[in-house]
Amino acid sequence: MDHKTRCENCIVRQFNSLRAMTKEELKRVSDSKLTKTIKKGEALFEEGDKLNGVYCVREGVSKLSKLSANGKDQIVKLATKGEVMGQRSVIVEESANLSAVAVNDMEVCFIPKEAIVNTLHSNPDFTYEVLRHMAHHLKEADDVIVNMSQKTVKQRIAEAFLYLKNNYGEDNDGYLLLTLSREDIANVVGTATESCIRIISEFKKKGLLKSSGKKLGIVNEKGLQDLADGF
Amino acid sequence: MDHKTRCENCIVRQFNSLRAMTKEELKRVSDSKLTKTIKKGEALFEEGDKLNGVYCVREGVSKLSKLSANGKDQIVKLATKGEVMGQRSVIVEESANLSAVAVNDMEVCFIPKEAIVNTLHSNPDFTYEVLRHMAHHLKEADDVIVNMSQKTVKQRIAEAFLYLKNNYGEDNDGYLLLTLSREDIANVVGTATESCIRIISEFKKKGLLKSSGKKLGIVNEKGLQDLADGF
DNA sequence: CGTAAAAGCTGACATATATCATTGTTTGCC
DNA sequence: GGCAAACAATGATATATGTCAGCTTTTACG
Repeated sequence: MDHKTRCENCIVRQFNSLRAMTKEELKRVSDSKLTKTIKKGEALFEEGDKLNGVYCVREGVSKLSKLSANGKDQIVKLATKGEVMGQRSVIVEESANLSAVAVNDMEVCFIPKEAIVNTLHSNPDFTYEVLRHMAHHLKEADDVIVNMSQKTVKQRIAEAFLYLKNNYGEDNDGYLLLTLSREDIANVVGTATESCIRIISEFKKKGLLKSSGKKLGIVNEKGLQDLADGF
Repeated sequence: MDHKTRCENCIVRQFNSLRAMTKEELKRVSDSKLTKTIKKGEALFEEGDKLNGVYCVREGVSKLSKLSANGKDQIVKLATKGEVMGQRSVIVEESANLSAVAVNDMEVCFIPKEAIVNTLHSNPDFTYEVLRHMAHHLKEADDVIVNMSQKTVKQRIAEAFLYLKNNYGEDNDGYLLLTLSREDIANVVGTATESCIRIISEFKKKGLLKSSGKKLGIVNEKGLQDLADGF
């Protein structure tokens, strides 16, 4: 077996709770895991699916979204290299509350739930580590709730671009490395696609953003930040 | 010492993660805990405070809220009998991201963080139980995000009343046992107080709600549910 | 009690955002 | 390379919600 595909040697592990596993536990995980390739637009799992394990992201980005009654998708979170998806559902033994769809081509490792659950019961360090991650996500979710209800669409879009820059970086020409469609951005901030497009156009006119083909880049970061903060 | 104030005998414990503690651990918690009385309107802790422990709610209800840039409070969650507040902050060793203010007179037990953290490191069952609770809250937060961005204020207010009925019940005359001010309701659903008042008036006119003094009651539950679901 | 403060209510108006319709532009693909 | 499908852009219009201002009712408290 290829060394690079062993969890023990996987750098991605450094970013998530798997780093708290012992050598033996990790070996067991690695033996039972399954590496998958997911094409852009394909789903890893859908809302309501019963998950038999978790997905550890090696490459690419996935959007975690939920369909609302009016038929629109709300993107709750983006999951990147190093993040583990489906943890929550496996822990509480419920079906998934979110759908996971690849934003670009992905490589993920599927880890059967037994390997996770067993370790949760036997290794407090691991459980604690998972708990810390979950606590962090909960705080982020609280912040999103406040932003959603108290900020304008314009502010939220400005924030979204700052988030994309801070978390995924930009290329040498100053364009964001992660390119989302206007529809996806709209679904992140919870607005209509047309409104999102209109505001992005406005930002370009104001010299806050620039575009080249599909790519978007931040021109005036301070300006965007001020706008997000309500000035 | 009064028997009723011992955690070992506290019924409230059944509802939270403390039930996964061993007899010895619970004894230690009980010896170090401090029972406090909080008057309606008083704060247990404020956003940004460094928490030296958690608060276990024995009686009353607390609102957990966050101040937004525009000066409005967003209520993220209500905590009731049996719930433990401040867990997240203690676990990740951060200052509180939310403020906790009593909605009515409360009785809470303050448990110093050492007792919690020690148990987290030594008792995987307890850690797992805390994790399960946290996972549950995370799911709820995801749902709130979707509701906030995809539902109208009217739908969210209808939902809020159904929530109050389902979680706090009603008296013999059909009035909700937990009475929130219009301002608090507005802060739960993330709207202006005036809009909230207007919609409640509308609901009364339509025969969905009734009021008597400060008390509010649900008259037509199905009607409210349909409205919340978008019909 | 009685008075001030807080909470509740209502109207008029401003504005942010959604919706619908149309057109232009890019992209993937046979 | 050309065509269909997806994506982006923009205008016109409708609507939900916020804001400001004034007024009434209830509550707290000296």
